[in-house]
Amino acid sequence: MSQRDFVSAEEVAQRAGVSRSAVSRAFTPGASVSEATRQKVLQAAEELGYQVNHLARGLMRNESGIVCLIVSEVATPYRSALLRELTQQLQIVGKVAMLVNTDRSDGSVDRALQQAIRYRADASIILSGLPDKSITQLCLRSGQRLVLINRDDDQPGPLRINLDDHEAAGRVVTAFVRAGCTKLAFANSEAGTPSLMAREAGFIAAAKAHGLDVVVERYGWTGYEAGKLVAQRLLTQSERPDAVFCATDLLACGLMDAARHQFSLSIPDQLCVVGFDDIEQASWSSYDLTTFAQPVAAIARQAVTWLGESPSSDRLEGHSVTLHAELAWRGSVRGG
Amino acid sequence: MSQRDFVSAEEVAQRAGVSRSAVSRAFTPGASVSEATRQKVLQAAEELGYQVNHLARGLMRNESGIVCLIVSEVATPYRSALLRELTQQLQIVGKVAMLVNTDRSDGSVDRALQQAIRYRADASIILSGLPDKSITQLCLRSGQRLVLINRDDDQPGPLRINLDDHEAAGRVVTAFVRAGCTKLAFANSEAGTPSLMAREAGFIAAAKAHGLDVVVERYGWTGYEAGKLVAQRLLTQSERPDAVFCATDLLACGLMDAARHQFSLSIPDQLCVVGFDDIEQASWSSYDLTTFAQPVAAIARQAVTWLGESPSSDRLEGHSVTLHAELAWRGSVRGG
DNA sequence: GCAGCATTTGCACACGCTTGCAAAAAGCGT
DNA sequence: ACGCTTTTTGCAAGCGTGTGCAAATGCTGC
Repeated sequence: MSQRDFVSAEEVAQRAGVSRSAVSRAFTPGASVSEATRQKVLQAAEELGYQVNHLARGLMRNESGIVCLIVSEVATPYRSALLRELTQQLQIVGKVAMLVNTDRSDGSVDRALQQAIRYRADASIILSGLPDKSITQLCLRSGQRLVLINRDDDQPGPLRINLDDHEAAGRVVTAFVRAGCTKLAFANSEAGTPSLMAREAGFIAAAKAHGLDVVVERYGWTGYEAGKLVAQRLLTQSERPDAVFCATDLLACGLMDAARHQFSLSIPDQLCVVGFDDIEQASWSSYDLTTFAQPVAAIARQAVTWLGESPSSDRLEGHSVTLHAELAWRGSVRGG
Repeated sequence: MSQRDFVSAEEVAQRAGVSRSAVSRAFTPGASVSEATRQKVLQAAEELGYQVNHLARGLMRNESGIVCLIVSEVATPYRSALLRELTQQLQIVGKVAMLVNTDRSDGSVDRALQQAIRYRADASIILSGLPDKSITQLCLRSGQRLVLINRDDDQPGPLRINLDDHEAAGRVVTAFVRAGCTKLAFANSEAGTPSLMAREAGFIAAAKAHGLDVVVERYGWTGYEAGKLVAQRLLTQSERPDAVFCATDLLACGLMDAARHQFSLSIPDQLCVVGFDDIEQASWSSYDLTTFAQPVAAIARQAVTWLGESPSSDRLEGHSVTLHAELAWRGSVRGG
């Protein structure tokens, strides 16, 4: 294998004329070192290009500084935005992100968590998929923190961060009603994740409260193409909907494009559309989509600060946080 | 601190009734263990939920299995797509990605590389920014491999993966000329990275070869908003361009939206547009943008296979790979 | 100068793993 | 049964670091 040769604390100690422990202490905030030797060490380290070996440090301290991010569909706008916030927040508190892509087969979330354990990650943050309960238990038993984002699992132990999907979906109905819409539809994928289903259920429930029915169409994976296909199905029905709530902005973009370019419908005059996530493209003037903003920064902050807190408090019970999704009014619904 | 308690090889050995070394060997492919004890160990490990400590393993083997990805603007479509491919490819060869976000201040690329060294990453892949030469030297001296993607640096040592930007830009001119365009423009940002500048230079050079002038406009950061603003500047000129090559798809999207919605221009009838990157949105029917496809999968494969090769071959000279950007013909240019 | 105290320093062990080496066990041909 | 070779096994050293403990050093006030 490659002949790797990083400089060690030993060499620094030798050059600075001190003991190896002095070097260690010089790099440990709050350790007992005189300013004089600290400077000698730091200079020697600088000259040699010494960097503390975090593998060894993690081994000793029993704290690696690694946080594992488990995520599929990394290249999706919402996911990548969340990724950006998480990595940034983590770095601020001195941790580093290990990214595990679970796009391949399923059950790979479990293997991802195993990977996290192998590297003795201080915590794992799961953005997609759901781990097997046994693996979750193993993580907690090993003292690894766990954060579930937007996966409404009821296992105790992990921190669960969710949005008020159900309630938010209700607010869409009133918006549609105020715009004078009567034939409501919901566009979803077949993924069936809890958050998607909560939006669907909330929408239907609120519609019923207004005495309105809603046509539901689900197709494939939650992306642009699926949105186009759902549009085909919805807009060719005998009673064409005049308002559709899409479970996701990507679905909404696909649906809007199909509505305009294939069915020559004008938005919002003939069709009102609302999405969810507030991805960057939602604000592009071709879409100008009214949508719910995922508070990605707040989500990331919640997750990271929880990691910093003392774990003793609610180790057994776990913690659940519900954040508010604010409706970003744009031009895809009449009468904002 | 948290009382972490992972199960160790010692406990597994005890339960399986073998020595520590047997456990170690059971988890080392190709090590000398009898099938019988191997099974005993594996079962005990399974029951206890044992996972090899990769920090300790990395310390011994002098090979962490970590590859550091250094990247800014993670949430950008092109970057996130590259990220997806890289993580996937890395996982296939049994490595794991450590993601360092350099969005904050500059010079942070250097700090990111220091982080990579601290964790004894086997390699670092730089997707954005450029490291200081001294840090690069330190990495190489320490035996850490380095890959630069689309940053045309001439330092020896690292693997440099680039596209044929200059030549590709030339092909745009012929496409525009064939479409009957005569008033060419180039839309760029002020980022000034080598790949962006190569596209600009290639475009101008090829235009000159055809006896055509080109108006260049640069503004801000390479994104959608910049595209809109560049459009304002370009389309209000006395001699309005009839064809514009955008250094990036995001710029192109912004420019197209402005052209259509603010200037009521029809694309491609009154204005031809070509972009670069082939982000997902380029194929959305609202844009249907003719653009150059970044061969993200090929780039990732190149990087990862190079990491697997023996380092002895060209340690000093480094290696440079130029990949081909294929033009994806769509509807934003007349007469594909 | 010296006792008394606070601060700094070095030694040595521990963390969990891999691996060379020699001893033990197993296979094999006669 | 024996000697021989091949495989398997345990011991112990080592990877680079943090840290408790005791020794050493530096101060302060007489």
